[in-house]
Amino acid sequence: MKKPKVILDIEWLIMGVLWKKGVLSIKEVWQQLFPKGEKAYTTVQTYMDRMTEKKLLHKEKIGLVNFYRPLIDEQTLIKQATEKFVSNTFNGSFGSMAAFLVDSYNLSIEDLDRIKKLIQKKEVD
Amino acid sequence: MKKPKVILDIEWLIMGVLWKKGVLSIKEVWQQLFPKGEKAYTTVQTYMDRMTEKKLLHKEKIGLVNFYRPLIDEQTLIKQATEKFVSNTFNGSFGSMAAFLVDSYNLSIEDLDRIKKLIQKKEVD
DNA sequence: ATATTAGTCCTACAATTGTAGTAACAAAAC
DNA sequence: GTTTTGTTACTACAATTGTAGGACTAATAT
Repeated sequence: MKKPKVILDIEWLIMGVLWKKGVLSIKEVWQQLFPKGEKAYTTVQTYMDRMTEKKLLHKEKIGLVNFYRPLIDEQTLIKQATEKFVSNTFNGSFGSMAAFLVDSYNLSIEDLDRIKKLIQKKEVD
Repeated sequence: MKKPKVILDIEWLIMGVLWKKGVLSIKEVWQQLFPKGEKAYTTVQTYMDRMTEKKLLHKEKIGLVNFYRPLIDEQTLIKQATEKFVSNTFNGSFGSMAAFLVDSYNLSIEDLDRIKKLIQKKEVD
């Protein structure tokens, strides 16, 4: 893998709907993300084409319409991005970031519980 | 507060040394970050001046040398950045991100312990 | 005084990002 | 078969980012 791709804000949004829905045309993505026309159709088009060049998406023409699907799965991309972010902000310490999150935000009981269980599982080693 | 500043990679590095050391000249920052000359002195200079315009740093001339200090503290900036990141990647769910971190990385016993304690404290509510 | 040194200030320029218009073309509607 | 409509393909262009050279200036060394 070459230089771990930087994902831009709008690219996250696009990946998001594609991960959810699978395979979509530009128009479908555009309507999902900007139903009020907050961005022009062609803006989304430009992003999706650039993402195709960057190998984030695969584009296939069916009839006369192009359909796009993600070439990277959500977990993988999020993991890469997390690593970069944590390296910038917490000197690469995932533990520090996890602690920061638990400490700084009011997580729900369910979240706290989920995390507690994960820790217990980890501690069995 | 206007639009929450986007912090670039090298800007994180610069903020990092300034948070550590307090007040430094360009040269000092440059030597800390790029002792092998990986980046030109003037590159660091450009960053630090742009950061001053963006109000990330304050610049003060003492004698004929400029000294820079952070205008934002580490916690605040990291919090902002975390919020944006989590919004992009985990639909804004801090709990999900915390769980992901605990689950996906091998945190040290100490880290796990620290987080467990924080959860316990939170649960007393 | 003069040449060398350090640091600042200013300018430059290519790559990437953000945003979108327009041309071209095929299908559908008339 | 000509007009309208939906899409793609191509082009454009300003702002930001990444990177740095060169001019200027004050201090320093000779």
